Amino acid sequence: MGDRVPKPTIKDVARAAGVSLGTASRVINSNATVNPKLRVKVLEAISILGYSPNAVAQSMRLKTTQAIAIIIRDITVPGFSHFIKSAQEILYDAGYVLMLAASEDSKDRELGILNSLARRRIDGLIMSTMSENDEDLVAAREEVGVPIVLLDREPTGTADAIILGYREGTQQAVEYLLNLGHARIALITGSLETRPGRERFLGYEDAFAAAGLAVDRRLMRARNFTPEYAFVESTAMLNGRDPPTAIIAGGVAMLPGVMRAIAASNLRIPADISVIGSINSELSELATPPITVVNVDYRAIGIEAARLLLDRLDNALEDPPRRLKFGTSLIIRQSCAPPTASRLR
Amino acid sequence: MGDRVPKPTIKDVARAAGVSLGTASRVINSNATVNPKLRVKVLEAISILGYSPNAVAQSMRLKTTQAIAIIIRDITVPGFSHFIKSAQEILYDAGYVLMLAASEDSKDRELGILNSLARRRIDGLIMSTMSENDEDLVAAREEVGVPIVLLDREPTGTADAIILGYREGTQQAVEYLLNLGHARIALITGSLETRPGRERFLGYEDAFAAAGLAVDRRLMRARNFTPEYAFVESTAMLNGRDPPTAIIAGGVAMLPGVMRAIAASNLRIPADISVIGSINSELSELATPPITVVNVDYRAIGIEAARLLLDRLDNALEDPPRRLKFGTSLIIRQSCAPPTASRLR
DNA sequence: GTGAAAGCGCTAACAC
DNA sequence: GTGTTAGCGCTTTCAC
Repeated sequence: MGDRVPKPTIKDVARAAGVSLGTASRVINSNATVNPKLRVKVLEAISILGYSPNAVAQSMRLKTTQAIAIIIRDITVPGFSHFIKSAQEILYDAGYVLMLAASEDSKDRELGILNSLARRRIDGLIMSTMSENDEDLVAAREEVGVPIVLLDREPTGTADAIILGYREGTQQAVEYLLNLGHARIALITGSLETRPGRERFLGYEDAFAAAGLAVDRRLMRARNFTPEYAFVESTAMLNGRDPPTAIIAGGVAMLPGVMRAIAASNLRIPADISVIGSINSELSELATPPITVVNVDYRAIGIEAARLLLDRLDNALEDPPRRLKFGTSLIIRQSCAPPTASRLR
Repeated sequence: MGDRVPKPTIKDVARAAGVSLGTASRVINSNATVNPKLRVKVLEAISILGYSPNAVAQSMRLKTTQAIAIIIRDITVPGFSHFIKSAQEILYDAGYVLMLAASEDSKDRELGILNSLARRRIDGLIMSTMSENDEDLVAAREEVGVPIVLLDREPTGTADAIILGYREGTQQAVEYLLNLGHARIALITGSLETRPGRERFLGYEDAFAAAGLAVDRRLMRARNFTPEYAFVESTAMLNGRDPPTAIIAGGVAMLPGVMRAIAASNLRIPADISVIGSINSELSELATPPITVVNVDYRAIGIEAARLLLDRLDNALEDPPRRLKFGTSLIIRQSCAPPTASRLR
C-alpha cells in the first residue's frame, strides 16, 4: 500500500535501455522515428521496470490535465446521475478523467469548488450554477478560464449551453390537465433564479393564456427543487382552502415529496388528485397507478454535453457560443383523471 | 473562455511585490516568519494579480495530488449515488477532489481506469472491484500504489475494507418469510465472484439450515446485479413449474426488475407473491404496497469509507489493514404475506 | 529573515 | 536519428 518504492521515471527507463532521455521520450510518445533496435530496448526497459508516465509531470509540461469536472447540485437525483454516467463514459473514452463535485445549492460551496478546480487547471467544465447572474459566481466561472458547458442555464459570457424545453413541456402538461377538466392546477418548482424554474412558470402561464383562463398565483410555488419542499407545499395546498385538483411536480427530484404528501393526506391518485411528475423514473413507472411525467432524456443530454465540450476543446476554441436544445415528451400513464365533482366545490 | 491570458505565476507575484520568489512562497504557505511589511506587499500583489497557486506544479513538487478516486460499477444505482455523495462531501471538506469512474462490470474497463489513475498519481482510492481474486485486477490495484478502501469486497493485500452484513441480513429476511409460511423462496443476486453475492447465498442457506429445511438450488440465481437480470430470472421462475411464493431481490438495483416481472405476469403483491428488496428507496417506500427491504445505510457507509481512507493517509500509513462492518436492518412493510393456498400447490 | 538555486518528471527545441 | 538542455511553477534547502 504505502508502496514506498518510488515509481520509475523516464530517466530510469533511459538508463536501463542505455539510451538518452530524449530517445526514451520519443518512443513513449511514438511521434518521431527511432532506430528500431533502440526502440525495442526502450520498450523492454519499460515493461521490466513497469514504467508508466507521470501524468502530473506531463500536465506541467503540456499545460493540459485531461481532466474535466462536473459540478451539479445533487448527484443522487436519478436524472442527474444518469447525466453524469453518460457524460463520464464519453469523457473517459476520449482520455479524460472526471472530477465530480456537488454544489448543494450553496453559493459558498459552488464558489469553493470553482476555485479549487481553477487551481487544479482542469481542461473543461460542465455545470449547472445555482444562480445565473450572481456576480461572484459569474466571476468565479470566468476565473476558471476554461470552456464551460452550462446545463439548462442561461449562458453568460462565452459558455456553451444545453437547454431543456421545460416551458413547452409544462405547457403541454397543463393543457393535458385543462382538457381533463382541471382548473385548479398546482405547480411546484424550484428557484426562479435559474432557467428550469422560470421556464416552467412560463409554460404554465402559456397554457392558461392559450385557454383564455387566468392563473391563480397561489397555486404556483417556487423555492427549491427538493422533495422536502415539494412535500411541504403539497401538504399546505392540499389541506388549505380551495385545494388544487392536480399537482405538477416541477423538478426532477420532487415527485416523491408530492406523493408522500398525498399519502399523508389520505388522498388517492387519480381519484382525489391528479399528478404529473418531471422525468421518468423507477418510481413513476412502477407506482400504483403509474405516474404521468414530463420526460427528458438525461442520458442523451449527458452524452451531448460531453461531446459539446470535447468538440470545443478539440477544434472550436474560437467559435461563438453554441446552445443545444432538448425537448421533453409527455409520457401519459394513469395518474391523471377528470377532477371529482365533490372536490371541485 | 479560451482565456488566452496565461495565469500569473508565483514569479509574477514576487516581481510585483519586489521580493524574491522564495519569500512569496513563504507568505503563500504561511509556514515561515516573514517581515510583516513584505508580507503585506506580497498579499497585495496576489490580490491585484488574481494569483492562485498552480496545483499541478504543487503536486509535482509535493508528490501529492490531493485527489481521491472512487471506482464503482454503476453510479446511477441509488444506494451507490448516496455513497458517492456522502464520501465526496467528506473528501471535499478535507481538501481533496473526487475523481469518479464507472467500471460497468467490465474487467477491461476496470483495468483501464486503474491504469489511468495510477498515471495520474491519485492519493487514494475507494472502489468495489468486479472480482476479488482476478490476478490482473489484483496486480493493477497494487500498481496504483496508494491506500485503497474496498467497498464490500474481501480485501486482498493491504487494502482496508468496508464490509456489509448481507449474510445476516439475508438470513433475517428468509427467516421472516419462513415464519410467514413460505417454503419456496427465490433469491436472485449477482456474481459469486464477489462478496455481496456469496454472503447472500450463505445467509439464505443459514436460514434454511436453522429451520432444518433443505434449500432448492433452482430457486437461487446469481449472475449479475442488474434489474434486467432480475427481470429475466423472476419471469422465468414465476412462469416455470413449482414457482416461488416469495422473491428476494438480492441486489440494490434489482427490485425494479422483480416488480416489472411480477406486473408482467399479472401477479399481485403480496396476495400472489411476496417480495423483499435490498436497500430502502423511493420506490420501495412509495410503491403500493410499500416494499419490505433489507436496508443498509449507504450514506453512513460513504462517510466512513472516506474517513477510513483519510485517516490512513494522515496518520496510519503503517497500520495493519482494517475492516469496518456495517449491519443491515429489515424494514418491514406490506409486501409480504402468508402464501396463498392455491399457489402452494 | 531573505535570496539564490536545485530539482520534481516530462516534452520539445536545438545542436550534432 | 540521437543526445543535451531549457523550462513548465512550485517548495525547500542552503547560504548569507
